[in-house]
Amino acid sequence: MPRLPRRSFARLATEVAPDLLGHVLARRLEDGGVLRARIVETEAYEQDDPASHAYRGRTPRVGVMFGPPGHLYVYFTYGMHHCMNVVTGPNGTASAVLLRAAQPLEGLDRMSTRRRTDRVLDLCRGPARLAQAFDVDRDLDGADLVRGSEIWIERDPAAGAASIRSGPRVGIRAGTDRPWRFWIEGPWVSVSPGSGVPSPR
DNA sequence: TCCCCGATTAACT
DNA sequence: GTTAATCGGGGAG
Repeated sequence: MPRLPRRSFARLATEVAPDLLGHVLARRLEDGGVLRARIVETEAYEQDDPASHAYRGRTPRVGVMFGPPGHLYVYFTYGMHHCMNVVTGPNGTASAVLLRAAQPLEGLDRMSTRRRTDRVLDLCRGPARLAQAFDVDRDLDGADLVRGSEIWIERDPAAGAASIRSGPRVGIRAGTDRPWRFWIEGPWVSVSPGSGVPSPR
């Protein structure tokens, strides 16, 4: 399966986020093993977005967000979790798409080991769970999804067939008025899978 | 330097 | 429904 090209990411995060749904996140482990999972939930974080890590300008942590599109932005939070984003928009702007959930397709045994659970539903349901299942930490901050060999996104011709829902983003304080969470309804998405309405904090 | 808190999760009651 | 875990980022002083 061919990868998504650079131009797929060189657009507004609000456009890239829904378009990533249905495509396949792939990971090559150091020992040669491969992981694959279908992206089913994303969130867009734009340049002038009070919910974005880059809202207050360029800092060492968010440097990758200001770089060229198609790279991975990984952040560490709550003292224990990593989450991964796809950098979007032209070089010099800071926008990205948070990968929040995916349907495991290949390498489930490896994911289970990292996640310390055999429950397939819990392998990639949530941004930190997805990152842990895919062995993604800050070592992969800045990884090139288009030309790199560690992690990439494969195009699935069937993507786009499913109906896409949208609603408020999860776990943010500011910018809650922007319906920039996108998902494909099903058991693989985080937060209230049935209603699609994130519970308030 | 100090201090608060987070794009979360798991394990409680 | 509630809360502990756990620590780096970054604004305030």
